[in-house]
Amino acid sequence: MGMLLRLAHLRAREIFAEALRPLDLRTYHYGALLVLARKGPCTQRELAAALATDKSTMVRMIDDLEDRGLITRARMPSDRRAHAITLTDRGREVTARADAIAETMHDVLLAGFTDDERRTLRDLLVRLTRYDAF
Amino acid sequence: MGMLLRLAHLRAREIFAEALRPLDLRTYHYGALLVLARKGPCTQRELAAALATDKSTMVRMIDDLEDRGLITRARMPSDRRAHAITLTDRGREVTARADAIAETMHDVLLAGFTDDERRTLRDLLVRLTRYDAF
DNA sequence: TATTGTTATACTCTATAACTATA
DNA sequence: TATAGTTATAGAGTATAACAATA
Repeated sequence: MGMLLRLAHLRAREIFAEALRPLDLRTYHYGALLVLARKGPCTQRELAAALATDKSTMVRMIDDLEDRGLITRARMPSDRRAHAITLTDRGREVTARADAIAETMHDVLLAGFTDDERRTLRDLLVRLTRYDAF
Repeated sequence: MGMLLRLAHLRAREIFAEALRPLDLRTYHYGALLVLARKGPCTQRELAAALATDKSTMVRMIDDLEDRGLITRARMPSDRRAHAITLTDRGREVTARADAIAETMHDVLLAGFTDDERRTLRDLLVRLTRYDAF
């Protein structure tokens, strides 16, 4: 099982990484954009939790996305320690393009799977990971 | 899907890595032992292919396992460039102990899954990864 | 005191390229 | 010339620890 999950992750990342290259995005960048698009503005801390990564890792990712003009950092008035991370218009547009690419790559990854099988796999993985975000 | 597979892999590796620590094995060491136990002696090249990793990565892994006395490297008479990697008695014993640990961790990872669901997940992942080794 | 974010640093896993010895 | 394995090195992704600003 461990090996299977490693190989599945590897294959998925390989496929998605290659497809996202034209947008100058790594897979983890897309993950952050996805969370922001679905949940709305987040603090870095919230984003890190949603992506199961470290706050210091988050700083780099947010730096990258800010450099590309896809998100903005703004001090929150309610808590001046925290940053509200918000998608820019460009960020929303790039996310939409990445979504389309991801959908296509999804079909590559799951070629030969029926819709039923895709749902089943997804549900089982959600239960395995206990991931309920979206 | 990409995020789910990442999280699933992460969670599985975390659980297995922790459980294998008393045997002084990383998860990838166990992967190599598993292939050797199931397929019998292999060359490093064959092992690398079975584990979807690089030949240079393989050298390190084999070094580690040799240092621990779990495998032997021997020049193959038929092709003196290649090494036959063979489990030692101690290697077989440690593999058996790791198998037992893995089985337990399997139950932790898949807590709440019926046998049927476990089979289904496994089958879907085998198809996704196109992994047919065992 | 505790928490958000930042920085500097280091770790794990993996790959690339140049090499050797065989074929 | 091609391949098995080795070595040195580098990269991606991630984490740890110490810190500044704020709570």
